[in-house]
Order: sequence, then C-alpha cells, then structure tokens
Amino acid sequence: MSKTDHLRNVPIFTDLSDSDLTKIATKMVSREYEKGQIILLEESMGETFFIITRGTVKVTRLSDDGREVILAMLGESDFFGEMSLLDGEGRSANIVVNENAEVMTLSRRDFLECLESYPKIAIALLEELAVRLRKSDQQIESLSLSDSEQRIGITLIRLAEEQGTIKRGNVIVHNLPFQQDIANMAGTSRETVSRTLKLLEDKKLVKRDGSDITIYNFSAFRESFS
Amino acid sequence: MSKTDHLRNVPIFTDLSDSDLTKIATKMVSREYEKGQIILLEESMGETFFIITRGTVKVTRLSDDGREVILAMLGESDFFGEMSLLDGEGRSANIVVNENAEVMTLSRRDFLECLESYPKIAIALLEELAVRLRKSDQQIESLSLSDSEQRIGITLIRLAEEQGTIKRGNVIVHNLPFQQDIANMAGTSRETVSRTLKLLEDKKLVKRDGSDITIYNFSAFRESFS
DNA sequence: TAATTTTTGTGACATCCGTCACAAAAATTT
DNA sequence: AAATTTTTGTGACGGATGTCACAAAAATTA
Repeated sequence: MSKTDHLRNVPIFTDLSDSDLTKIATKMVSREYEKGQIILLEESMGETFFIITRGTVKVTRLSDDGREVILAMLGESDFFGEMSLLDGEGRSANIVVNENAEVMTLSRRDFLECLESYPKIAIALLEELAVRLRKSDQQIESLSLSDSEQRIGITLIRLAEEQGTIKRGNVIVHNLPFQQDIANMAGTSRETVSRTLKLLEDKKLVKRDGSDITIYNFSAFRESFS
Repeated sequence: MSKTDHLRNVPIFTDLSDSDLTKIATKMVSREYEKGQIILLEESMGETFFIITRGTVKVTRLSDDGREVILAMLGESDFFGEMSLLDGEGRSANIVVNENAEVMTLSRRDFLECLESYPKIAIALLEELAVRLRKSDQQIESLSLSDSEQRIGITLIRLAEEQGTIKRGNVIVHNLPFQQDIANMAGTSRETVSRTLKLLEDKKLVKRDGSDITIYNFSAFRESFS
C-alpha cells in the first residue's frame, strides 16, 4: 500500500484529489515503533503530525505517582499530534505503542501549510475535533455518573466500535487489551475489571475466549449502557 | 457596546479587519434569555451558533434519571453551538442559563459561509477546539485518578481561571456557583462539596465570604492540586 | 520441556463518599 | 417583617470499590 493510498483513508484527507494527496505524501516520512515505545516524549515539543499506517497506540496521561489514564486507543488511519501544532501548547498526552506500529509523519511547517492551502482539510479537521470533543464529553459524563460496571460496559462499546467486527448482530473484538488497560480506560481498577467481565459473562451479555470477546446483541448491549 | 465590538473580543474573530467584523455582525441577531432557561432544546437541532455578550451559561449533560454533569461554565465572549454545525450530529449537550444572558446568534448557513470565506476563522476555531479538548482530557484524568478533595480543588481552579480576579497573588472569585453546581462540575455530591470547602478553609487555603471565595497563593494552590 | 514472567482470578478488608435526614442559615417573595 | 423557598451544614449509615495478598493460568523465554 502506497503512502498516497494510506492518506486517502484518513478522514481529513478524503476530500482531496489524487494529485494533491500525492503532493502531500511526498512530504511525509515513514517510521516504525515497537511495542512499549513512547512516541512523543523524544520530540522536545509537539512538532510533528502522525498518521498510523499499521498497529495501535494508546493515548495516555500519567499522574506523578505513575498511574495511567488511557484517553483513547488509536489504530490504522487514525492520527495524532495535531493538538500541539494547533494551539502551540506542549504535549498534553503521551503516545505509547500498543502493537508494533508504523506511522507517517509530517512536520509542523508542512502540516500548517496544508491547512492554509487546502481549506477543506481545515474544515474536515474541525469535524474530527468536534467528534473527539463529543466522545470526551460522553466519557466525562460516564466517569461522573456511572458505576464501574457501566463504565466498563461503555469501554467495551468504545473498543467494539473502533476495532470490532460484526457477525449477525453480535460484535467480536479480537485482541482485547489487557485488563489493566481496560481499567485505565474505564477509570477503575484491574481487579474490578476482572470481576465485572466475569459478571457480564454470567449474565450472558458477552462471551470470552482467550483475548477475544463477543458482545451478544450489540445494539441491545449499547442501549442498556446508554 | 456594539455588535462589532462584541465580536472583536471573541477569540476566533480577533484576526479579522473591522470591515469584515461589521459584515458578520449584520448577520447576527441578538437575543435574551432568563436564568434557568434552556437555550438549545427549543431549537429542533443544532442549527445556530451563539456568542455570549452578557451573563453566564452552563454546558450540561443530563442522565435519564435527572442527574446533571456540568461540562463547562461559559461567560462573556465565549461561544457555543459550533459542534453540531461542524459534524452534523445532534446536540451533545444542553445549555442552561446561569445568570441572565444576552447572546448573539448566527445561522448555520452564515456560520459555515464564514468558515469558507475566512480561513483564518477556521484556523482560530481549530485552536479553540484544541484548547477545549485539552481541558476535557485534564478533566477525564482528574475524574479517573483524583479523590473528591482534589477534584473540587481543580474545579475551583477552573472557575478562578475563567472568572477570577487577581489580587497580590490571591485570586478572588465572585458569585461562586451553588454547591450543587460545583458538585456537578467536580463529579461528586453536594454534601461532599460542603464538607470539602470547610476543610479547605480550615487548612487556610481559601476563605469564604458569602458567595465569594478567596484562594490564597493561587500559584501554590494550583501546584498542590497539579 | 522447564523455567520465568506476565496476566488473570478471587477472597478479605478498609475506606471514601454517596445518600438520607434534618436543622440552620440565607435569600427571596409576600 | 413574616412567610416561604433556597441553599448550606452536619451527623449517621451503608455500600461500592480500591487495595492488598496470593494463587492459578497463560504466555514468553530459556
């Protein structure tokens, strides 16, 4: 798959013509990272825009005492690094490689140039940020109002919507993150995740098989965790 | 204060020339709302962009059982309604008038037209959304990792940064929201807010006087609630 | 295969904090 | 000023859930 092809799959670039895509692609540099590597820390400051072409990463924040919050899991065609580029502030989150990843990078200069030359990109990016803001709002609500079972259910839904495959109304998520990561996404403890997953299985709402999980009757599942 | 003057204070419009501002101002309509009124519900869907010219509003989400989460408090020169306009989804939050408010509105059509005609607005709006996303991320972290005392402290900091006045290193916030609202911002209960405010006062970190509060040594205060 | 490390499961316990109840205080209305 | 409503303060209580401890299972390495 060529650089141009990868770009075409990225929401904020879909509106562009092939020739424009190619023009941008030539400015991008490919790079690989291994599981566990921290991508943004090495950069002195947010100076780069990244697009994931393979693998997955965690967007995290760390407290002083080492506890981790996972704000999002990103996969192929997702992008990150745009925030610091936009508002000039330093990084607000770390990016930790979850599954060996390949990314394409664009320098600050070139990124901002893109925004100015292609207004469509700016508008598409606005849409994307709006979507993310919406998701953040939902998460704030669920952290504020829901108990741990609901928050874990909602986390499963997020994972399913991002990387699940549908099969007759059920959704299968392969390679579910470790319980510790699910806990860090749901704002709870690893032990509670363990107990709750078992609970959901007892209720016949999900079925686990190794690192895969099947969510039965996904739309009903989503409904019940509103 | 004229419409144009109001516009000039709004971050996303500051880069524009006076003539451009006036052009936009003519398309805007002023409107008043009273305390307690819900602004967006009456609109069938997100079809309007709002700028606050007086008063304050709460951005909230409501659960089915009536509990409220306050995502933000907005005041003069802040704006809202842009999210639905950008991604076409329905409202994700309600706007409740906190203190009698006057707003200027722009129709969907005109708003999107602005974005296309003035790329500077689009880029400034991107910056603003980036800032909001950052704040959301911080809030998600604090809801995930902090205990109620810290969350309330952080909420006080948010309020102070938005509407506080500095006096020799201390910050005074006038018209502190009700404890119930602080609780809904901090993701805790009203009773816990009552007890915690007293605790902070006992620790000589703040001083209350009616509906005003003084935060002593604000930078140290902010530091200690990181 | 064996050894080691990582991940998961589960009991016991303590505690933070939400909820309920009601009184005091403050603000608002009559 | 009196009455009413709203907001705040505070005790008591229980339960959800974080933490600790350790075993079992699974994955990885030797």
